[in-house]
Amino acid sequence: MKSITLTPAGRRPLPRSRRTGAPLDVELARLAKALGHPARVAIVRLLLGKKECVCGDIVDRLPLAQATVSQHLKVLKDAGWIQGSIDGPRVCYCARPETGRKFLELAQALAAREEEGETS
Amino acid sequence: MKSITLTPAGRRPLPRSRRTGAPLDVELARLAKALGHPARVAIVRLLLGKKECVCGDIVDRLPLAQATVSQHLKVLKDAGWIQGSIDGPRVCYCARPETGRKFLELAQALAAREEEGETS
DNA sequence: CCACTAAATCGTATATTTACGATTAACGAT
DNA sequence: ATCGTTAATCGTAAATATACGATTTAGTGG
Repeated sequence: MKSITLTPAGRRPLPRSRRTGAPLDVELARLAKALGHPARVAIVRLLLGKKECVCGDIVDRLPLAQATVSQHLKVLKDAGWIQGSIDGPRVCYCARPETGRKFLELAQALAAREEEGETS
Repeated sequence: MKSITLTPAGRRPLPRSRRTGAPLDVELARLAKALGHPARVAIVRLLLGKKECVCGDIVDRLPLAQATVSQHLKVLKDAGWIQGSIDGPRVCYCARPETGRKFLELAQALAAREEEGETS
């Protein structure tokens, strides 16, 4: 049997549909990436614990400049971790529980592979 | 212009130890960041489902060059998600279940923090 | 109107990530 | 020792991420 031996750039068939990346992998990666910074974890935790929080209070609790915190808030908002609503001159942020739930779901589904064929 | 060096409204004491970042936040962020790429999620899932896997098989299943996959494997290894052992001319990778467990723990602790400020 | 505050955005500098081809190192077999 | 295979590493280019000061936008109150 000849070794087609993958030419430098030539790949093999590529089994199933890992070609585009499984949607669930992409989704979990997206949420994980957004959470992948200590400041953002702190923000999410803060919001989950308080139900709501004015932006300024978040800034006060982080050792970061206002612009930087705002940037982190944007990342979390874009990923669906939090949402903000205008409240007079301020912005009131709160966590989106369904995102936390989905994140946990996906993470558990990932870890559940570990049990495959071992315990029922 | 303002001459006082205090930040706009004058920072408050900075609550507990958000100064350096709570250790658990840093840990969760570290694990999440390492998982924050679809290819790496795919790798972890693959390994959790197979118990072990030769590096080449992983490369074959991803639409990425060998060097790139190797880089992703390094990220996961450095973060403790996986480990590799030399097996002749190949390297056999497997997932570290305790890391998956810790990740879930931290994520659940985050989501469950409906009350209270902090533990540690 | 003007001043003040709150938060987003701009501009920018630096650092990290991601991807790849090329090379190297390590191993088994010839 | 040489060959072929496997996987890490090197070197590099492009894209993102991180952080900050400065500015802009928006709302409140005088």
